[in-house]
Amino acid sequence: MTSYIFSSFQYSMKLVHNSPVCDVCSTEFNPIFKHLTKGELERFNYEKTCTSHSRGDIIYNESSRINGCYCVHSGIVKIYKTGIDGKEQIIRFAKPGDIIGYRSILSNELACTSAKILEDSILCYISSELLISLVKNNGNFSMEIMKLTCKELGEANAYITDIAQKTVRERLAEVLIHLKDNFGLDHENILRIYLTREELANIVGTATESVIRLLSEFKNDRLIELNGRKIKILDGGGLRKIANLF
Amino acid sequence: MTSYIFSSFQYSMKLVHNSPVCDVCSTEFNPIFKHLTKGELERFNYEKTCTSHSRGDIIYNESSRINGCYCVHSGIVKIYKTGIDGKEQIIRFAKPGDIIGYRSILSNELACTSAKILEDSILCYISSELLISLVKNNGNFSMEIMKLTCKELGEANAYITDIAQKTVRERLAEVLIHLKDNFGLDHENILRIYLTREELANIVGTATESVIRLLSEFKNDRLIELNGRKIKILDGGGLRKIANLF
DNA sequence: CGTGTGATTGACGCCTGTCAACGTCTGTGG
DNA sequence: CCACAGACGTTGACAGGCGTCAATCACACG
Repeated sequence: MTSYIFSSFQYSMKLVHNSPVCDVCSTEFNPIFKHLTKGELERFNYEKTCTSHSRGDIIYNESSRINGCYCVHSGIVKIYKTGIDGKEQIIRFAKPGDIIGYRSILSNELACTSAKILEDSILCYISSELLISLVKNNGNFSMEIMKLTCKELGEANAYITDIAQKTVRERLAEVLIHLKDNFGLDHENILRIYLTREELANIVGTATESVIRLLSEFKNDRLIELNGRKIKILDGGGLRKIANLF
Repeated sequence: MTSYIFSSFQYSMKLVHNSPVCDVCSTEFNPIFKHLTKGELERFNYEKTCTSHSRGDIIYNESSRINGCYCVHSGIVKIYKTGIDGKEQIIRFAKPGDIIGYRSILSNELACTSAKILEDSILCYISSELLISLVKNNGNFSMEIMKLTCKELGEANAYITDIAQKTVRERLAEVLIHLKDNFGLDHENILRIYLTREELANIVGTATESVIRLLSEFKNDRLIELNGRKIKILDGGGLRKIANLF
C-alpha cells in the first residue's frame, strides 16, 4: 500500500525521440485512429508528445485535473482507485493500443482514477484540446471513442455484478482467466503479466492473505503452477468452471 | 426473484397521444437534447414514439439485441443484470430525463442489462438510426452523450471500489444516501423511491435478510424510521458517517 | 550484513449467507 | 364474509468464508 504523499518522488519520465513510434499506434495498433483524415493525422502526429516511463511512475492521480490523455504504445499501466484507508482497487490495466485518462477529459471532470506504470512504458500524450476537437469534428472518430467508453461501461457493469455476487474464490479464478485473455500466455503457458499478491488482491477485492491461500489451493488442485509472480495456467477450463464462466 | 421465462407475460405498453409530452424532454428536462438544431429537433419529434408502461413491464432483456433507446419522461426504470442463479444485481435507476439502452446502441453490442418498470412510466423510443445519425453529425450532441457515458463510467468505477472494499453495513448506508440524493425526500423526509427489501439487497449486493437486519439496526440507532417500503431519513449525517462518505 | 518489501502460514473470530419457520398483508374466488 | 394462496417481511439458529493480526521466511539491494 503506497501512500499518496510520496507519489511525486516516483516521477521520472523521459522524452522519446518523437517520430516513428506513434505512427504505428495511429494506424495498425489502434482502430480508434483509423478514421482520422490525413490532415487530422498530421496535426495529431505533430502535436503528440511521446515519453518513456518506468515501473512505479505515476502518470496521473485521482482527483487531479488532467489536461490530456495518453495512448499506451508499449508497456502496461495500472488504473486504480484509492478506497478506504488508502487501499487500492484496481479497475483495469491498459496495454499497447489502449487509451487512458480520456474519461475525465471528455466528461470534464477530475480524474476518477490514478494511473501507475506497471511495466516500463512508452506513452503518447494527447492534449484535451486536440482530443475534443477531433471528437467534435469527426463523427466516425467520435463513434469509435464512444464505442470504447461503452465497452468499458459494459465491462464495469459486469464486474459490479461479479463482485457483488461471487465468492472470493470464484472471482480470483475469473481474474486469472481475464488476465489470460487480455495478456496471453508465453510458450510455457505462463501469464504475460506479473502481479504481486497484493495487486491480485486489489483486483479481486480481498485481502492479500486470502489470495495467497487460494492460489495455493489452485496449485494443489493442479489448476495452476506458481513460481514467484509467474503464474502458469495448467487448466483454464477448470478455472472457468470455478469462476462460473461459460 | 422473477424468472425470465415469464417476462413476456408482463408486456403491456400503450401508445401515448404523441405530441406534447416529449417536447418537454427535448428542451427543459434534459441537457442532452438542447444542442439539436431546429431541423434535428423536428425530425426527432417526428420519429420518436411515446409509450406508457406499468410496474413490472420489461422494456428490454439482457443479451437481446435492441434497436433503439428510450428516454424516460416519467416514472422510474430499474436497470439490472442477472447473475448467478438468476439473482438480479441492480446497476442503476433511470428517472425522468435519463436515457436507457443507449450503451448497447452506441457500442453495437447486445444489451448488457435488463430494464424493468419500477414506477409507472412514459418512455420515448428513439431508433438507433436516429441516435447514431445525431451522434455522427452533431458534434455538440455527441459530446453530451459522451459526457453522460463517461459520467456513468465514473460512477460504475466508484461502485466497484465500494462493493469491493466496504462492508454490507457501510454499503447499505451509502445506498440510502444515494437514493436520497437522486430521488429526494418528501415533506416528511421520506425517500421518494419505494423498494422491496429484496431490491435493496440487490443494489447492495447482499441477502434480503441482511438488509432487514441492518435496516432495523439503523432504526434502533435513530438514523431512519420504517413504515413498510417507506423509509424516513432521520439522520443523513449519521448515515454518511457509517458509509464513509465525505 | 542490515534493511525493507513481499510471500507465507497459523490462529482467531466476526460478518454475513443460508435455511427454516412464521407473521403480515393483499387480492381472489367460493 | 371467510378461506386460501402468494408475495413480502421478519426473526432465529447456525456454519463457514474471509478479514485481521502476528510471526516467520525469502529475497533483493545498498
